[in-house]
Amino acid sequence: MSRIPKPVVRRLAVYYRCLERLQQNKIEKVSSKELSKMLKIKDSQVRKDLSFFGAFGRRGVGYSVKELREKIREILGLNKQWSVIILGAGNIGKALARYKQIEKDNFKIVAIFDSDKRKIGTQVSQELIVKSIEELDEFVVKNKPEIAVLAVPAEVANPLAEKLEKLGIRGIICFAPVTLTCSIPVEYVDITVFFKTLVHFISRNTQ
Amino acid sequence: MSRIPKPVVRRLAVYYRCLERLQQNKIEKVSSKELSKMLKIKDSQVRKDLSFFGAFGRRGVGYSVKELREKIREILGLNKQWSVIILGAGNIGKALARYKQIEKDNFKIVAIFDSDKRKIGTQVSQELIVKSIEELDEFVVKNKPEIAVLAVPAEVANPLAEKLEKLGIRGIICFAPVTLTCSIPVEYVDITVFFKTLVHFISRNTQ
DNA sequence: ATTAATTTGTGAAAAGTATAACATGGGGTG
DNA sequence: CACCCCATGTTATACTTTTCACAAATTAAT
Repeated sequence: MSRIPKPVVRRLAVYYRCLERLQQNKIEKVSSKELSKMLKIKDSQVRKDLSFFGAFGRRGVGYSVKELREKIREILGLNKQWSVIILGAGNIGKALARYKQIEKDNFKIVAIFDSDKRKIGTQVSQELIVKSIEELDEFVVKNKPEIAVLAVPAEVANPLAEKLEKLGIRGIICFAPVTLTCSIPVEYVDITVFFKTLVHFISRNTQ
Repeated sequence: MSRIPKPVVRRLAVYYRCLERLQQNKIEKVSSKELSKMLKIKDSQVRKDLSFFGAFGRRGVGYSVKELREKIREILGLNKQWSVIILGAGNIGKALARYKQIEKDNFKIVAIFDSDKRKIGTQVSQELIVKSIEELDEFVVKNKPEIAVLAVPAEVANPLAEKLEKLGIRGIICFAPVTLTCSIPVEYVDITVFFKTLVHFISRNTQ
């Protein structure tokens, strides 16, 4: 299938979370108009986005919540379980290790690493104890996790990313404030950027 | 001045962090080409972005790191101190409260609130003790914080946002997996969306 | 002083996204 | 069944954003 624009994929993940909620509330049908209202976008956008992948609705009726959710689940690649390691047991690393929501979506956090001797061996959650970064190579080779979360200082992030790519990691979520040079997919989540962006728009009060 | 596209503002924040690092390394001059290489974008993009706000470089030479940094600082609105409250003392709320990087950029976290009685009164960082959500109204009216971070469950996020807007909060960073209906600027940081987006691109290995 | 090598700033072109518009299919009602 | 209403899927249009291309400015060298 052809390449899908990134904005579309992002919205797909948002549709998914919306459908999850509808399903919890036992709502069985939803129209593009209803979805668009919940998400403050245009209904034509919803339909266009979905049309990249096929025709999941019924004219005059709308979409089956259950069915659409399953379709998006499949499109996003959430049907298989994804194994995740976290690099860095600082504030963010630990928060993610404890964040229940991630595990609900079929992501399994299998290990957390740090280089700080005071942190190594400490318990982060019921299942996770901080491992030494020296164990990283062996762990990755043996357990083959697919995703790495970089929650380390900026200076060490890129060398680590390069190493992880070589070890076979397939994608990275990068919380460090740097641009990585590796060639696997990366999602950047620099929290300070969100603050700075917000402040700009507050200052001019437009969006 | 005219409206600035959001992608431009986001990149501005990224240039800023890059310039910070250059300045730390005592580098005084930088060209759009050098910046673009560090950030894996086009040099013309860098120049175009900056040209929204004026002409800060010298032809044949490049940009003064110090001067450009100061300009962007001003454009983003980082010259004044911004006062921030955090709603929700769960994993993410606490991690943010402890996250040093935010304070470095002139953001001051002044309070953290939760509704859970077991959390109220607990110490989150050296300066922050979890306050009861019941104190929120009075606190906001009295201290006039500008920014609120929503790190609360999805169900309560929107009512809270509406209330915060009424109380005079000017911008929101929303970690909750919902779209808010308030009309002040909001930056959404749904971490699960980043995971899902990443997985899509891993699955097709394109970006 | 002229030439060559840089690098900016910007208007024009290209690429990428979002919105609108509408034909088509489906369901309900009398 | 004939009619009307509804909501999708899709083509066409409008808009946004990125990239290109080049004139103008600066420096260094001959």
